[in-house]
Amino acid sequence: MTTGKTTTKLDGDRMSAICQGIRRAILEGALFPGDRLPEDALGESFGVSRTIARHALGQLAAEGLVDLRRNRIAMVAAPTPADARDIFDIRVGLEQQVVKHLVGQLTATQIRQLKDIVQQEHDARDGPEGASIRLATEFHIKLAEMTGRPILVRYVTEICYRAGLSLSSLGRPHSSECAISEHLLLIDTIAKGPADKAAQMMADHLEAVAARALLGGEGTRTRDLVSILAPYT
Amino acid sequence: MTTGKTTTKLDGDRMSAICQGIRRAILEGALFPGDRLPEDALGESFGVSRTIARHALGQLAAEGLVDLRRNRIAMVAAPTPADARDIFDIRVGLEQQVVKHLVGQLTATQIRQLKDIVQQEHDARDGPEGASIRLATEFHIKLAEMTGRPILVRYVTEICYRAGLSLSSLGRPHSSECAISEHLLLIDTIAKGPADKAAQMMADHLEAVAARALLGGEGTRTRDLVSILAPYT
DNA sequence: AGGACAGAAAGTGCATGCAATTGCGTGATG
DNA sequence: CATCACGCAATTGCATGCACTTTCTGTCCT
Repeated sequence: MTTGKTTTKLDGDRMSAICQGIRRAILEGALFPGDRLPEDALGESFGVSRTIARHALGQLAAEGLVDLRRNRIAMVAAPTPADARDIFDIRVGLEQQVVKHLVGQLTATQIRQLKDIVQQEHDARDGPEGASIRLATEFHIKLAEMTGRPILVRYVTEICYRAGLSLSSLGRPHSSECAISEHLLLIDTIAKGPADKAAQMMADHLEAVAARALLGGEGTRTRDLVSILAPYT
Repeated sequence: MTTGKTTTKLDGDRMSAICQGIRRAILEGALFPGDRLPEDALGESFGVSRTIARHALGQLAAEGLVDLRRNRIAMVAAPTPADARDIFDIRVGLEQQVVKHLVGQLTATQIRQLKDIVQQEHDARDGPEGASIRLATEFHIKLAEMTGRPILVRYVTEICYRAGLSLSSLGRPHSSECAISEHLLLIDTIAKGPADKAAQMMADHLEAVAARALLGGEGTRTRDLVSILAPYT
């Protein structure tokens, strides 16, 4: 190993670790569309060789989070407004399926888990913006996981990350307040409410999230890859 | 290059070539769930090194077509009935979105293109089974492409391949007759019909495809990887 | 000052080599 | 005859090296 650090953290899987790190960095807005992701810098950050970093970039490209062009440095993808529209439409469709599976099926324990996440969202209200976004996303993914359908979970997860990237690319920072009350209402309606109403509510919620965010507004951020990624390694 | 053969076909991209080859082989039923895909055999088949084959396997695993476990030989994925159910539900949702975008928007040229594919399906009726499946899939993908929404296209394409794998894994060979007339009807309804009817028709069509196929029935096939893959290199 | 260009630096594309792991055949054993 | 242990062949995991491409930079010419 070239890095001096003993990175032998008994790696369950080094590659998915680096993928997950970059995914989170993107979701939380630490990595910004257009940011460069050179293979060896990545490898160094995560204590692996370029081979692994390269492989990870391939996966992320397949998920649409990274732009990969031959002989060029990988970059964080920059979704166009059309892409964002597309992504949110698909997301609505997928998450409505989640709702459909879940209506009237939530156990007390599950409701508690969901409300826990919303509580965390509430607590993180004034913290760093990234945490809010991550928790909001976590809520939706948790919901998907409760269907017990692994393939649906995979697609919802992926589209959530893409949606997050679209927002950080095209949108304003984040408005978490509304999302929180909407999430609570959503839990209730999925638990009791009629299926139609729950599905519609999910659609409205997602549309609202998309709409709330589409008003430009740039933020300056650290632009140094290694310090950006440090918290995610 | 280690292989004697001059595989220098001015590779646009060697990796996506090998992915596409395996995808098609799986879709057409040449590769069967559980079939082994050793990296060097693959590399040899496509005239590339193990590195590329490995990378390709990673992509296919992300798409759910290949099962990849640490230190184990890659295998064609073997979806469970639950997976299949999941996949078809998701597929219905996605393709209904396709229909929604397309209703009343098809140009004469597009209708012609679609009918051409159906014609080919008709012609391939008595040919090899794989061709029928491939054409039926091509119909659905073409439909998705006509929305001009690349992300939707990507998801539809992926889910179509997964659906194909599920069928070849769990289903009977294929019953193309019905699909052909249903495809024609679908074109008409998308072109003129009310949106609701078209969406419902798409749902029914996909349900029918799924239902028709769920009756077991094993076929014996060639089990030699290199000869299986030869047509796809 | 501004732009074109050459060479250096940085980065990717890919094959290969070696260590580690798996699994399979073989033979010993109850 | 079935079962288990063990060792070798097959295969993966991963880093490294080299060729080629892009990008940066400093220089020279206008």
